[in-house]
Amino acid sequence: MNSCLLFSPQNPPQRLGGEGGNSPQRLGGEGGNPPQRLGGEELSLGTGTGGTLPGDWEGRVGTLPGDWEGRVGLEIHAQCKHELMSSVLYSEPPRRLGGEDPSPETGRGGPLPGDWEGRVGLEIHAQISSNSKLFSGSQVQFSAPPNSLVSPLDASLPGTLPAGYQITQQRLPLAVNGHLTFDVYDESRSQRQVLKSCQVRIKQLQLEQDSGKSLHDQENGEVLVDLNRAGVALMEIVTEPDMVDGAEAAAMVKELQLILQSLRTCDGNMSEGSMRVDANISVSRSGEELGTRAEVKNINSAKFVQKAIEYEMQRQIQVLEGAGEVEEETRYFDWKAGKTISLRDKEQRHDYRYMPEPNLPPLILYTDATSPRGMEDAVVNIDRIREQMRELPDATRRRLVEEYGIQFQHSVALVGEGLVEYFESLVDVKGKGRDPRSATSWVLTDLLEELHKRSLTFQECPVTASKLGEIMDIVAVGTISKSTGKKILGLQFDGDNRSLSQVIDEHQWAQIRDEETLGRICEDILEKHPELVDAYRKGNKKVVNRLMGEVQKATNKCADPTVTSRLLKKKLEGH
RNA sequence: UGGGAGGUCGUCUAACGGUAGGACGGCGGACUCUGGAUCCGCUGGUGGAGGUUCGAGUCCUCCCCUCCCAGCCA
Repeated sequence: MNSCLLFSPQNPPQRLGGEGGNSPQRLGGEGGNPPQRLGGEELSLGTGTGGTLPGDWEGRVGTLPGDWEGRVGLEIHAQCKHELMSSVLYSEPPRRLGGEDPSPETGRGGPLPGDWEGRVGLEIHAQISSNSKLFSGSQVQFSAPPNSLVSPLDASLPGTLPAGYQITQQRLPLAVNGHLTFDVYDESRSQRQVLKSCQVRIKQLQLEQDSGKSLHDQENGEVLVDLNRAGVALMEIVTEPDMVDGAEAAAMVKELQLILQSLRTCDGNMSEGSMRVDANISVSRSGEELGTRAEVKNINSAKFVQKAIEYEMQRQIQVLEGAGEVEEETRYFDWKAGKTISLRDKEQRHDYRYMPEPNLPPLILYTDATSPRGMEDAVVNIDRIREQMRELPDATRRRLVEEYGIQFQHSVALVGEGLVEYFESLVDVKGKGRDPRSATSWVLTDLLEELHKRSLTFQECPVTASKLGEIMDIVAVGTISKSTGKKILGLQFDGDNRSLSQVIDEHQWAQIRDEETLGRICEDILEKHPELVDAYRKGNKKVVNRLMGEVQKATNKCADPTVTSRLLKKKLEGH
């Protein structure tokens, strides 16, 4: 059974550390006068989310502790790079303390040397978006309805759990025993081909309150904690150590990222800290029991997930090959160096996880059966949530292929770039229904081109799907050619809001499709370029393009290229 | 490792999205011929894989490589 979870706040969030949440607070200092380094602005990444409490978490993960069983039907499409060079790498002796550069041939991480096997489990923290369903993003207080309605309910259920499940955050995970299936892509070939399908078990999911972002000051070994975010709700997902290398872990993280984004649960921005990954890494000889694990923190991009894991595995192998022992310790990933560094080595023993008591209110979940009457709109009903839950990325990818017949790699790109909505509003038009393949071309190639030219993100795209749709329509019926359509798209990007017919009139861009007219123009061009005709008949078929260019030049680029091409070839071969 | 900029014959340099040209080098030949001169011919290239397009060096995606800045390492 799938379970979809929501949770409700009961109490307002509280600041951590008692002081204003804006300045980083130093931990573990000597108590003297802490040098205030790292200005607050640098730490204010999560501003605006200060007082938020958990909204909804809609992933299908698992279960309530007890009698719920979780089931996740997710597949992950992400990229990674598994080379077919295992033989090369295997033959390489393990060496080098900084094993971050395993092979000159590949220059990239790859299979572990010898008979070593790796194990990776992840702990992923994701900030729950402040604009989640039940709560406003206001700093300190909630929007009235959920708060005022949910609280009394909570109050009426002291320990008895008559109607729902009450979860006290600290002890019981919100959900357990889930799993996530994802595909790992062959990135080395840069084709979106599935290299392998993996499944990782999700041990548990629970809510925490964000303790604030801890920052490791790499210059003088201090740990600073940004309390700006204190009070932000955080979802923690802990996986079993089911992944074997960095590529798998990175693929898992990327898919989870997409899932959270698709569900509008978390923006998934790792560099800004709204999603953070810690990795538990160990290596062992094949067949032997799992080795001692080290926990690597401070990984702030999906790419670094892979790098950090690959480095750390190499490092542990070094240690073990040298008859040493891997210590169970916490390390952190130094992205500047591409290495993991022991906190001990940097004298950063203070536990920077400085995690005050979680302060989350109880969460009560209901099903249709248990939902209290009259309060349906005020409580969290997982059956309802399930109905409303957005489509997960993998389902979207497959649906796009099946529903529209587009290429798989294109559906992967649409999902990955967040262009699905745009694409579908382009295609699903009442009455017309535009060609999906053509739409992928427009969106994935032409739209992106115009955005790039202007250094715009998709969010800043000035041309709506309906505007682009209009262009597609007149191209489809042949009023203008596709290349003219692209020019008009460019004009619209630059702010030309005139009607299409107006633009076409002004530039004389109506496509010429009449065969007789085009035929005459072609004849004319052929006569003017006997050398090209000659070259063609001698076998240089590419001169058709040159002739086409001449025809286009003579027609204000309005000659229908398909017809023209056919006519040219016919005349060239006909003589 | 991050940020920025780049990647077309061996080298330099062109190509509105329309036959990848030119120059230098190299090779061959010619100039009644030993010349470090001149002329002619030949050679040879879009970093890789996919995609879009009637057509891609050019547009899209990913990968690779180089340079600069910072960093890391010493």
